Amino acid sequence: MGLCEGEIAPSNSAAGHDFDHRSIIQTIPARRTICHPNEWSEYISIICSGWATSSIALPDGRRQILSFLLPGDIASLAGLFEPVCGPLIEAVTDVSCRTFKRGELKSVLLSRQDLLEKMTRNLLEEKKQADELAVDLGRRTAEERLSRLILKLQERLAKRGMVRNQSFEFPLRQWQIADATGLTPVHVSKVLGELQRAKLIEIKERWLTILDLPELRRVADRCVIKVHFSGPRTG
Amino acid sequence: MGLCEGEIAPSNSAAGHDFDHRSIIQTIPARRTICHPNEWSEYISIICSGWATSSIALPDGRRQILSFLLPGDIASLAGLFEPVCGPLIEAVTDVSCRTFKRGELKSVLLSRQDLLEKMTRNLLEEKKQADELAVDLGRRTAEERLSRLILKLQERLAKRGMVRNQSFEFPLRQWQIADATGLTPVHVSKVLGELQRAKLIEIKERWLTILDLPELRRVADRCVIKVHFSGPRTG
DNA sequence: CGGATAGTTGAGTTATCTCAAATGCAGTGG
DNA sequence: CCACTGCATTTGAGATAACTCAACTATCCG
Repeated sequence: MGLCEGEIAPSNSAAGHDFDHRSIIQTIPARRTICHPNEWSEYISIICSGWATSSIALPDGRRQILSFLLPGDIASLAGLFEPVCGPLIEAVTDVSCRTFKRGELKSVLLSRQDLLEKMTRNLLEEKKQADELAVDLGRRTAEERLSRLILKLQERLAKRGMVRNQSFEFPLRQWQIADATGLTPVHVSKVLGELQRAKLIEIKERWLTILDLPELRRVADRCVIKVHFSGPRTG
Repeated sequence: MGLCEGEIAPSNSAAGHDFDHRSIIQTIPARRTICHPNEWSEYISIICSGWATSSIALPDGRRQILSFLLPGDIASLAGLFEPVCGPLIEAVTDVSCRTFKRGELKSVLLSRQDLLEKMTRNLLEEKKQADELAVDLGRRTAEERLSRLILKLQERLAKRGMVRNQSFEFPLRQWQIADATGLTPVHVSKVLGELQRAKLIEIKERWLTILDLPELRRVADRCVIKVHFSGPRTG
């Protein structure tokens, strides 16, 4: 069983080997809530197909999307130890997911060192992503945030074999992009428009194509002192 | 051994029971780097006294502080499985910390189910904090961010018995506060000034006092409307 | 004393937001 | 099949939170 992003084939037989029989496949229509925050739940889900969001909503309507969940991703590892999952999980598209009983999943994990280590690495990776998000939101411009979002999605989808010719399905609404980048839908529209007019990307019929990868990367890292180097470097 | 924030007494004998003898106490002067990002290191440290920061720096000088490390905190759990710790760890004040060999710490952890679970919970808590930071940076105003930073520090210090009468030592420079809140030092100065003129807090001689906790909470959660006060105006 | 580091304050700038109107598009029901 | 309603998106104009720059003061420390 792979708990690391991209390791799990997004098919139905994906998530578990030794305890598939203890899981249920569920289907959730687009825009529906998958998991309420601070609500008691016995279950933990892994996305098998479709996109979902994990977000935190403030009482006055503001909200921040913490991550987009793609096939193979676990909806809230946080739910493993606590009966409440913390963030709000919602389906972007129609989503199918495999659902496990919390207690069972936990005991299987705790009994197998290798799985446990995988889960820990997974959690560490999530933490790293969260840290990067904080940098994006705290210190990067709208252009950078949007370019980076696109590039990251592209990478993650590529790992799953869901990108062809720099094109991939892109079901996000602009208000969702806004909530993910800490911007306003209006501003997202403007900046996305600029990126398209500059021929860096194209968005059409819910598909996104990266037209100029190197340039998009430059915009995404407006800081990079263009080092073109000839070998692997680390510092 | 307590891996959860606040569980560890901030004394020297704090961090380990069964393997204290395998650790070294280190002292780092203020402003010095404790752990370089992306640099190979055999060691993992737990803060025993003093404050430190965990941050990510962009090549062009922008930086985002991800968290302040207080006595009892682990400097980068991420370092447990990877030889590089990711963020940059720096001492704010003089810091003393207990340092373990990565491999040894890891093997002890993996061999004891209870410790492992504690560590996992700890990691989940860190993730939760990171998520909240993202909400702050993405969706909250400067006033909110600063009030919340102060309140969170107060809570964490209180758990450690380091708060008396709503007062605690506050060694942070305004540029550090700026890097933690995604703001500019100049703007931090202005907003902090307002909070003080409004008698919500007082900062003097590296000590911070919360003068009006309920009101500060309200500002931190902007659920509430502007309160009129008759003191000096702020513009 | 002189030089570095911090903090404050004011003036002007800018990135991003708010509001609003216009367009498109997709699904519904008559 | 069409009118209708509800979402999404685009675009413009004006407002504002936060930024930059710069000058001034205070503090620390050798």
